[in-house]
Amino acid sequence: MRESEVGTTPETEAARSWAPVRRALFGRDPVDVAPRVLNLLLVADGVVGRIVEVEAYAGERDAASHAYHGKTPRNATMFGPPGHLYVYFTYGMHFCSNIVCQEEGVAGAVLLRALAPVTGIEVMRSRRPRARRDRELCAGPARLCQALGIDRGRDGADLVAGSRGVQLVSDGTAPPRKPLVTTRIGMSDRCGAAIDYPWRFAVPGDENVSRPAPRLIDT
DNA sequence: CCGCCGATCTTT
DNA sequence: AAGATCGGCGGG
Repeated sequence: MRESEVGTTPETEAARSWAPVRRALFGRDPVDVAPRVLNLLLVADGVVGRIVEVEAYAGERDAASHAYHGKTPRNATMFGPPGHLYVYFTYGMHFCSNIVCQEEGVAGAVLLRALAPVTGIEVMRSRRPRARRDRELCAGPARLCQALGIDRGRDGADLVAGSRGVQLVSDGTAPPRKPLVTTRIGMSDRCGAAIDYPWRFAVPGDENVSRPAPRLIDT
């Protein structure tokens, strides 16, 4: 499937049509947005994955967020309009991607932590030759960027309108009623109380979720 | 499956 | 100086 086919009528009932998402979905608190983007599809130049794990980062009120110390050249996209892609470079070799939330001027984002491969699996394999199993193709924030070919060049792209080959769409699958909820991955002491915020959300039982829960909330 | 370690370079 | 990570290696 290609991006140009977004919204076209499916030929079979199994292939449901893809609908754009409303920007209003993102124009609010990332903690509310995060569980609602589960099961949406991320398209990048025709390669497609279903979002199965995310984390919320609440900007200037969240010590774990890149925006905690205010706006900088690196995190500027997080302060921009909602529904755009914030891509950052880390550890000297990896890219990670987020959906920008909140109204323009207020920082907030949902980190994409894992996808279930849907379309273009051969392309994903060629981009990630180290992956032994398909479940390793998109299980991790940097891995999914590699598999979908997402790098700094897509920072700021509009995921709602679809720009620079990337778009978020829905195939009608609702988010899980009871998402898996845990604390976030990769927090250090520097984050203080934010270490314990239950802001990681995942589709229960999905094999592509990046790691087991460090700590389970609710269930 | 789990834990440890090194890679690699931008950002503050 | 540390980082919203990953892959390889060794052990259970």
